[in-house]
Amino acid sequence: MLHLTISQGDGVPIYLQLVRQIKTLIATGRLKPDGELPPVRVLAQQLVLNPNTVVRAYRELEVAGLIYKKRGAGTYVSSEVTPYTDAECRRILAERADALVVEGLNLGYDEDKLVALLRERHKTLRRDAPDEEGA
Amino acid sequence: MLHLTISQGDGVPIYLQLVRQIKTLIATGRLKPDGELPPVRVLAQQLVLNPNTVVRAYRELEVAGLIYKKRGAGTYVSSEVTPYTDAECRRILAERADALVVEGLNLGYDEDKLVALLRERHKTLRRDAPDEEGA
Amino acid sequence: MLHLTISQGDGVPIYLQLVRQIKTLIATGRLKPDGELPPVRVLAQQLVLNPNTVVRAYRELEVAGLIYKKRGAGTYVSSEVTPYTDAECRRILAERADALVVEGLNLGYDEDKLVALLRERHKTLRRDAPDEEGA
Amino acid sequence: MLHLTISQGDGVPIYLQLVRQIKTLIATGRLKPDGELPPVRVLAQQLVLNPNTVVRAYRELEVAGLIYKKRGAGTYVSSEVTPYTDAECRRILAERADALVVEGLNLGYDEDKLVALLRERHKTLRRDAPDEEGA
DNA sequence: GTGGTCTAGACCACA
DNA sequence: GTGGTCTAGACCACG
Repeated sequence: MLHLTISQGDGVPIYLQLVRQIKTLIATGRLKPDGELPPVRVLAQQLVLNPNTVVRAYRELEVAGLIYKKRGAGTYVSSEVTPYTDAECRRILAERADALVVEGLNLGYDEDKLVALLRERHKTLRRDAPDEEGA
Repeated sequence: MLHLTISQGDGVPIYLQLVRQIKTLIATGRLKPDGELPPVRVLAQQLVLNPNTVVRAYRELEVAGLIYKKRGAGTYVSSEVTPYTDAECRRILAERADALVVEGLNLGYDEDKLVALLRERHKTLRRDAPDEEGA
Repeated sequence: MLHLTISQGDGVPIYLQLVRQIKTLIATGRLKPDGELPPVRVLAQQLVLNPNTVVRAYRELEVAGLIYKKRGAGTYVSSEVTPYTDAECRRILAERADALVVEGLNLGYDEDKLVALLRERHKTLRRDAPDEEGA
Repeated sequence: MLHLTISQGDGVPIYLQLVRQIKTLIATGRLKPDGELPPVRVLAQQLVLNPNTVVRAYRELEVAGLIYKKRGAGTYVSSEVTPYTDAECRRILAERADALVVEGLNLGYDEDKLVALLRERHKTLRRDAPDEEGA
């Protein structure tokens, strides 16, 4: 039973809310490699969503290499890290890093303060994870 | 002359990019209370946008109480705007940092690799940043 | 089928006429909580307006908390709208009455002439009013 | 010294605010026939307005026949009631009456309640006037 | 199907 | 000069 919360009226597309939350669950190890995700219909019913919305979220996650489908069986968390090349990974992360840096500059955070913040958030997110056995 | 950057194809509506950037400029004091904003047409031309897009951004900011308009005169920064507190700055940046960490974990970047990337992007962005000579 | 009337050339922006009339319909209960409003395109066609004009009216009503939108589904009346109190109704109408009295005094109409005019207009408007058979 | 209040940011054009308030002052007798109005520049300075705005308000009032100018002397309240024909007066007032009736219908006021309200507002506005000598 | 965004460009109201 | 409104019509995102 996944703990997912969606908010209908906040502008962020529902499928994106799903994608982000599942990404976080995977990143922090709360969803284990080869663990099973709920069937589309079950999740849709549980969250009172249009099944197509869940389908779309799962598809995005599959494209990103984070989950995979076994025909007739179900949907599972990938055990491989990522299907992206090193360069692609770098580009994706550089974009997010840039967002952080720009906002930081505007709010008066210099490089060292940003790094400190990043390290702290990293530890916090990892600490929330249940175990480290998969690493 | 405002330093605003808009990216055309990234999903975030242009008017929202404007709203957020101007919000930040006001919150950080780079736009002073009762300071004048560029006329709609000027900003539109400068950013190669349709004036209506700027109009919409300005209207949202006005509704939010951040700016006000004097009929026939121009657009100005409200004087009673509460700038961000330290805690608010932190919360905003922590959100962005989390996005970076989660994505990094899923793509196989550990803490040190993320920090290295962040430092590098910081330096790159600083170098590209426009000088403040115009002020 | 909503009964909305817009007048093209009277100085009041069309989107504002829409906002006011829909506000009134909601405040008086003619539009029920969680009731569905006509789709933008439908209302635009019905009133011979540009869809964007309707979009703007709906957006203002949404900002005001009177209606909400479900993505991809439609537009609905908020359920927590506080209808007008008797005092509010009275205040609104007193304002309009004052406008009539002031103009009347300046144009040489005494109280009885104004009342006669009001009664006559009332009868005329009631006769022109559409029946409520569609409900 | 006229008691006029203008609000810069409420959407109603400043010149219109002036027109309405002066109309009311005349209708209720607080400005007497042949009484003098402040010179444009004085009123503009007093209210911190662009003189052109005051000029426009005075022009509208002059067109409506409520004030007249003596060249080189000043601006005065008309002693004649109105330059409009009976039909014109009727049309103007019918419009205002319609606004009242329509709003009233929407708010649940029937004909008699509207008439009662109108009579009451009439008395209230006249009572606020200083004297009845001009009648 | 729904609403959301954007552009292009006209015309108006205000100070 | 300023901002405000409206139209026409394209294209996108969402469910």
